[in-house]
Amino acid sequence: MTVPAQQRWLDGIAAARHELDRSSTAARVADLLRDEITTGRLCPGDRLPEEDLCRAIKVSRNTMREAFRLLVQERLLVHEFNRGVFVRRLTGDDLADLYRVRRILECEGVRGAREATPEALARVEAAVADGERAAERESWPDVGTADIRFHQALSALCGSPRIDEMTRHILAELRLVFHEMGSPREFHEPYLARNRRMADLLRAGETEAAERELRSYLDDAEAQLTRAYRDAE
Amino acid sequence: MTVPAQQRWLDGIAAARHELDRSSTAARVADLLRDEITTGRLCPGDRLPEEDLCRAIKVSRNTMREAFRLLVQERLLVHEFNRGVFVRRLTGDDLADLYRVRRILECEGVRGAREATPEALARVEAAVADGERAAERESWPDVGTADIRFHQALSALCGSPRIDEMTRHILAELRLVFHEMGSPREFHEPYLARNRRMADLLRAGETEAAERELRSYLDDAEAQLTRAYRDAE
DNA sequence: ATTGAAGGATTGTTGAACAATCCTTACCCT
DNA sequence: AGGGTAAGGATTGTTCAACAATCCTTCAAT
Repeated sequence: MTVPAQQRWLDGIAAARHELDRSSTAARVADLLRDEITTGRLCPGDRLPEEDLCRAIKVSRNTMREAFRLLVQERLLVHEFNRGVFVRRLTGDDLADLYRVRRILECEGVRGAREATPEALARVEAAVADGERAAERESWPDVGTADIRFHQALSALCGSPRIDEMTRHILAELRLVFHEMGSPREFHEPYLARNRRMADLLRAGETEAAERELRSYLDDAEAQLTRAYRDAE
Repeated sequence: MTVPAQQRWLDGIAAARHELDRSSTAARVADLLRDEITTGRLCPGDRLPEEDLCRAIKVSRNTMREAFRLLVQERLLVHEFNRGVFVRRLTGDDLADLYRVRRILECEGVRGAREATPEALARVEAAVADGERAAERESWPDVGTADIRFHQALSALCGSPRIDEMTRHILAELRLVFHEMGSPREFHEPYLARNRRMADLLRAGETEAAERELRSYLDDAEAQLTRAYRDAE
C-alpha cells in the first residue's frame, strides 16, 4: 500500500524538478525577446542586430544566435541569410492560414467536448471568467490575453499535447497581428459575450450549437482583422 | 500584356533561387543526421556526442549545436540540459498522441476533399500509384515512404501550409516507431489496397465513406504498432 | 549496501578571429 | 542629370580555443 503512494509522490517531485533549474541562458534570452514582441515593444519588420543586443543583454553572440533560433522556430522571427533576423511580418495569406488552422483545431476541440476531461472544461470556464473580471476593471490587455487563453482551452479539449503546442504557436503569431491594429478594447470587448455563450453551450453539452457559434466568431474576427490589415497598406 | 508575363517569370526565378544557395551548413548537417535517423542507422535512445560528430563531419561545435537545434524542433532528437542530445525514444503516450493528431488532420483533409485543389488531389493519386509500383518491384522501404507520402497528401487537402508542416513532423516522428518494429513488408503491404480504395472513394467524391475507411485504417495501424511496441518491452 | 568524495569526461558559455556577404557611398562615364 | 560600377565599411556566417558548470564513474569508507 505504501508503494503506489510513494510512487505518485516521487512522480510529482520529478515533474516539478524538471521546471526548476533546467533552463539555458539562450532560453531565458528568448523569453525576454518573446515578451518584447508579444507586448508590442518590438514591431513586425523590426530588425534585431546581433551585436547591439549582445551588448544590451550581455551575452555572447553564440547564445544570442541560439536564442534567435528558438524564436525563429516559433515563427516570431524570420531569419534572412546573411541579412539578419527580423520580427515577423505576417502577410494576408498568413492571416488566412492562421484562421484556417484555428477553425480546424478549435472546432475539433468543441466537437469532442463531451469526451474531454473535467479539468480541460474547467479551464475553458476559468478563461471566460478571467476575461469578464478584466473587463470590469477595464484592463483591456488582460481581456486580450484571457481571450487567447479561452481559445487555447478550446483546442485543448482535444486532449493532445501536440495540438496544444501548435495552438500556442498559432496564437502567438496572431498577437503579431493584434498589435498591428490599434484599440484593443474595440476589438476584444464585443467577443466577451460570445465567449460566455460558447462556454455555457459547452457546459450544457450542446456541442453542435457551440461549434456554430465558434465558426461565426472566427469568421467575424478574421474578416475584421483582414479589413484592418488591408487598410494598413 | 508583357508585364504580367514577365512578372510571373520573375516570381518563378525568385522562388527557385531561394532554394538554391540559401542553405547554411547547419541545415546540411541536419539533413545528414536526419537521414541517419529515418533510415534507422541511428536508433532511438542513441546518444550523439558533440565532439565525436564534429570530428567526423568536420564542422565546429557551434554549427553542430545549431544542427541539433533544428532536429530537436522536429522532435527527432531530444536535448537534455548538461547531458547531451539523444535520438528520441517514443513512449506509448507519444504513439497515442501521434495517432490522435493524425485522425484530426487527415480526416479533416478528407472531409474537405471536395473543396481541395486538383493538384492536391493529384498528389494523393500519385502517392498511391508510387506505392503500387514500389510493391511490384518489391522494394518495401519505398512502399513505406509512398505510404507516408499518401497520408501527407491527405492532410494537405486542407490547403494549409502550417498543417502541412505539422503533418510532416508527425510522420517523421512515426518513422522512429516504424524502425522499432521489424519487417517493413508485413507492415506496409496490407495497407496498399486500402490506400487505393480511399483514393478511389475520394475521386468519386464519396468523402464520408473515405473518412470511415481512413478511421478504420488508423485504428488498425495504431493497434498494430501499440501491440508491437508493448512487446518490445 | 549505501553514502560521499575525488577525478575525468561532456556540455554550456564566452570572446576573438577571419571569411563571406550585404549595403552604402562616392565616383566615373555617357 | 542619370545610371552603372567599384571601393569601403558594416553585418553576418563559421571556426577555434579556452574556461566554467555539470554530469557520470570510480573508489574508498562507514
